[in-house]
Amino acid sequence: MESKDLREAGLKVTSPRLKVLEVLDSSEERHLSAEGIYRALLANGEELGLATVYRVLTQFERAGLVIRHNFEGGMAVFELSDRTHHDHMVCLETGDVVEFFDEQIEDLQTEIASRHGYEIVDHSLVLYVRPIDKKQ
Amino acid sequence: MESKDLREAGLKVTSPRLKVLEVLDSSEERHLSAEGIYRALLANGEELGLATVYRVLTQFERAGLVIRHNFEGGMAVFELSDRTHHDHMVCLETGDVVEFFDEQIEDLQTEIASRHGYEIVDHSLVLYVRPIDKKQ
DNA sequence: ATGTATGCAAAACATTTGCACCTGG
DNA sequence: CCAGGTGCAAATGTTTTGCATACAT
Repeated sequence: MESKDLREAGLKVTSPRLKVLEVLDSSEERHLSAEGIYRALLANGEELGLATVYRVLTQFERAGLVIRHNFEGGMAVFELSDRTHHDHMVCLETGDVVEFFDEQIEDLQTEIASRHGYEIVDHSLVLYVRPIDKKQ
Repeated sequence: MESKDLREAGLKVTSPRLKVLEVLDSSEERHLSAEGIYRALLANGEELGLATVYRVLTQFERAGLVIRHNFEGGMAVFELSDRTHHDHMVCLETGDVVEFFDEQIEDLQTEIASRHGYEIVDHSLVLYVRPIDKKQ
């Protein structure tokens, strides 16, 4: 399983860590909040503290196992970083999150940064959208 | 001054509102946190509550007078929405914020959203950068 | 006058931390 | 065995809110 990923990250393979990984891996929502992960586990009869979920997620982020997003609306959401880089589109009506990737935008960003004397460390592109209403 | 903007937004012209607007207008930093605005006013000998600053900023945001950004790092920053749309680059070393605009990126975003059946309501593009280190 | 705004203190909220106890290797 | 992990409760930092008072129109 992912026990190996944990060991490689210098983290002991513990039950809370495996459980959090599993929720992230098996949930149909790819983007979950700490609270959401916590509730999913409680619902499954698992016992663990919310503080542990936060600690574990922060460690996973440092280890590169998950990516933390600060979308609008108060709380951060986390996704497994098992895919290649992509950006996000959040539907304001349904809350759906769609992932997309555009090489051209990526290149333009790098170019713009370098034109200003900077190199990109990280970037965040989020489109807040609404379904196209065909009838109006 | 901006008294008119306030009235047009359905907001009474009060001293705290004018003061907050003035700080945003005259500060050399275009992007300020609520706390930052509060401290700038205290430093000027002005008296007002932090809660009022938050309330005023939220009202200004609703009225379209300011834009709220949730850059990384806990607290929101606000900027006067007196310029045309632009995106941001935040230097992780100095905290500097650079504004930029790229027509091509804007167009690509619109196109990508529509390809997925959505229209863009709002979007946020932030590049977290670091100065290019010439010697390495 | 009267509907809004304000200040203050308290609440709310997501997240972090201190500490005593437990556990994986 | 012991460094590191966990749970709980308490602390944190930002933002919001309740309520009595003050102000703009």
